[in-house]
Amino acid sequence: MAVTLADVAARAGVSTATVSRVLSGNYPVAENTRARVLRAVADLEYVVNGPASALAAATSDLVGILVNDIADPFFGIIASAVQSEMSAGTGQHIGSGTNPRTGDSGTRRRPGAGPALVPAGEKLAVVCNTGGSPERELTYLTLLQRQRAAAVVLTGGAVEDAGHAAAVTAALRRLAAAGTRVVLCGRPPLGPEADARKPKATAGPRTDLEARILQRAIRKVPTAPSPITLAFDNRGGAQRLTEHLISLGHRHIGYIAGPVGRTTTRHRLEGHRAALTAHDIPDPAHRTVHGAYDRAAGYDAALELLRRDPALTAVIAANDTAALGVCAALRDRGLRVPGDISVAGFDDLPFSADAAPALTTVRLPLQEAGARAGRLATGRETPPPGEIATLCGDLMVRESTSSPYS
Amino acid sequence: MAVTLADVAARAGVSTATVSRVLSGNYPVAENTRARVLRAVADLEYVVNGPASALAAATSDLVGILVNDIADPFFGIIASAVQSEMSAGTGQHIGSGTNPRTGDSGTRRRPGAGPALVPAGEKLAVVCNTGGSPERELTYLTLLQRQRAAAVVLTGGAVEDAGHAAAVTAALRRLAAAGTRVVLCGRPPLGPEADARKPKATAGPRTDLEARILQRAIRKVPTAPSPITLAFDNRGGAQRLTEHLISLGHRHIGYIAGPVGRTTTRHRLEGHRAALTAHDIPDPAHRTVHGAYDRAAGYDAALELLRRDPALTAVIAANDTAALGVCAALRDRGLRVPGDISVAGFDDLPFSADAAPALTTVRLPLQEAGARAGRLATGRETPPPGEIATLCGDLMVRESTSSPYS
DNA sequence: AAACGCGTAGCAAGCGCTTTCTATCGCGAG
DNA sequence: CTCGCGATAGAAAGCGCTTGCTACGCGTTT
Repeated sequence: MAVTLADVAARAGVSTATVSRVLSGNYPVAENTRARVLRAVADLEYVVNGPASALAAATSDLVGILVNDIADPFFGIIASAVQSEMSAGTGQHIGSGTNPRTGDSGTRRRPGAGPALVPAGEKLAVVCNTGGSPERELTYLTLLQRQRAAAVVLTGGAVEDAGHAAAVTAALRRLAAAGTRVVLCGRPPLGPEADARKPKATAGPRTDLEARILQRAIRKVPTAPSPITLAFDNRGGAQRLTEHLISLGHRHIGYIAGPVGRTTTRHRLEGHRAALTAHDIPDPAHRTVHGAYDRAAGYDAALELLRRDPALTAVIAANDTAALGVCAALRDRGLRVPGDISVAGFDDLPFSADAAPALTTVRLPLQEAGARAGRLATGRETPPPGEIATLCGDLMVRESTSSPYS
Repeated sequence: MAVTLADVAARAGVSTATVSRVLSGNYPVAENTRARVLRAVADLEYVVNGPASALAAATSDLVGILVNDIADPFFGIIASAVQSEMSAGTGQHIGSGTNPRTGDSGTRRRPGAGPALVPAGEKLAVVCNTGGSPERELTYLTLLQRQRAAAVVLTGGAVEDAGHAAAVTAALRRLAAAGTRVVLCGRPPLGPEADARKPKATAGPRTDLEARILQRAIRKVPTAPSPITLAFDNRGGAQRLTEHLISLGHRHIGYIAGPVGRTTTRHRLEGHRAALTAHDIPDPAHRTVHGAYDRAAGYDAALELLRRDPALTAVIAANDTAALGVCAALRDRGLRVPGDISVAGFDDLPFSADAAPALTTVRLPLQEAGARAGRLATGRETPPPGEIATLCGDLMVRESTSSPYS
């Protein structure tokens, strides 16, 4: 039914090997042979059979991007940056081959010229939405391994649960062992592998001897490339943000943390507390509330904070979206921002700059991180030393924060 | 290097055929054989080789979802609804088989029990971000065809360009011919295929005879299943929205249309104009401005409209996001909403209900559409009669609109 | 003039799975 | 006691592509 390589070969009067080589462009083919083949391909509207070629070549052009919430621009920006890097390819075109003779770079893509003209080697970058669910995360990881994905990019904070962390680590190790490049983008580095190596291991090693053996075994694995990590400096960003408020004179700062049990939430909270501690400002538990990363959560949390401590002069939200909810809540309460209460967000999503008032926040290099992750995933950029890079956030001071005395 | 079926078979002391059957669960296997196989699978951390199985079975579990803007919640909501329907599967579990004897439905997924426990037949729903670019849309379509995707869901408005429309139609036809289910979700039905059949055809038929022959050829194709379409009634929704404003007494209504050359933009604009015409309200061109679907565009467009016609009493935005930008602009200009000017959006995204003031808008059944598209894509729901269903929007009257006289 | 190298193209052996067809076993029916 | 049938399991033939190796034709080199 479907058109196969053999059909194309027959029509062009060559062998399947030749057609294959024309399409993958990794072997010299005479110019007019190539032309005949390409004509046949176009005439028959031939499209490579991905599974077959993946099987034979033991490679695939699928790249998976896992995100926690597909509707959140935070992930959208990262994902789309990753995707852009995919198509940026190597500038290779069909049939350009390695033929050192013809300076000609082969047939270029003519618009509407047919289906096969997507350059060989073009990656299929796809995003998988875990919705923040650990199970779905694992399911996707397995599904991607099943597809023998070329690379997997995990974005955003991780769930902090020993069992899940171990499962993810194991899944990533398997993926890496299968030759899939793994990149963590905006996600903290994996913990030590330890006993995550064999999910079956009933428990950790019971004796020192066992432990040492295990340790050695781990070290021995030659290609245990710990995934490349591009982490955000959430802790530092939060700390600088809080320090900014402190420097303005705020002492009663409400903090709306993200969902519990996520690394991002913990890190930002730690940074916030570090700043308070450094300035000898007490931080009673009632000034911290947890909530989701959405506007409604910010709205509700702001009301709750106000109820708990009417003396609040500033509120820091888990992210910009929640911060907007906070502003809405305050407005509804008749409070002015920043006149009565200062508000700050995190991430610096596009809308933050042009909200009313423009949000003070911490700008995370989402675009840059995504782009680097994309290049790392395609092997087009060399990994940072130690396989880990930390991207810092910039404090963006805008109109939503001011001195509490004014 | 990688673990193969044969390895598992060897360890379980059975043939590869048996392992395959246990994993796909479509053939009776004795209970203890099955158990042995599953143990071996778990011990070896075996994960099916997707490409190989796709090749052999001539099926794939990849489902592509094309969206125009991954960062826009409009698409996020649809995409995540589609994805949810994928995992909802058939309730089939590994090894449940068709064995009519054991009522037992086989091994269930134990948390952390290993990688292979993703049920066979589970689809890998992935979203592809076209960024609104026609080329990327086509590239993705080809890439998905290459992967022999089980289904493809196209979401959101289409670009209105004859050439591109023809190319997409051709691509979808090829996809359908290859057995991929195609679903249009929130996208208008394809135009007539006409001369899109052969991209190579230099031009349309030049004589009546030719035309008739072509026509017949088209009709003859037996399995030319026009893609299943779930369209939104953008025209009707816009019309009702405008009528709502008219009924409140507005006569000078500014309209911020979406990007030019998109079906969604045109349909909504048509509905708006139909309402005006029906009420004999003139619609000078200067009251319509085009812009992107984002907040900044709404902000700028609002200012532009105000400049062009200070007598405006209401503004309708291309969507809710833009409407928020409009509100911000008006606020910055010192105008109250809806006191001085009414504002309305479109889509009813989650944040709209809790904006300040809550936005009057047209609620599109995004979730429902996505879910249906998902079921349609997996063949779990029977297509609507005529392969087309139109989903209507509900007018949500909230606080951002009021009578201009108040 | 024979040997060699280079540029091309074809042969054919898989890649790891699915599935049809066949073989085997146990057992009640004839 | 033998035949047939239902329930299982295995053998083996592909699925469509990639690629190492071989083959061939020519222009060079010794």
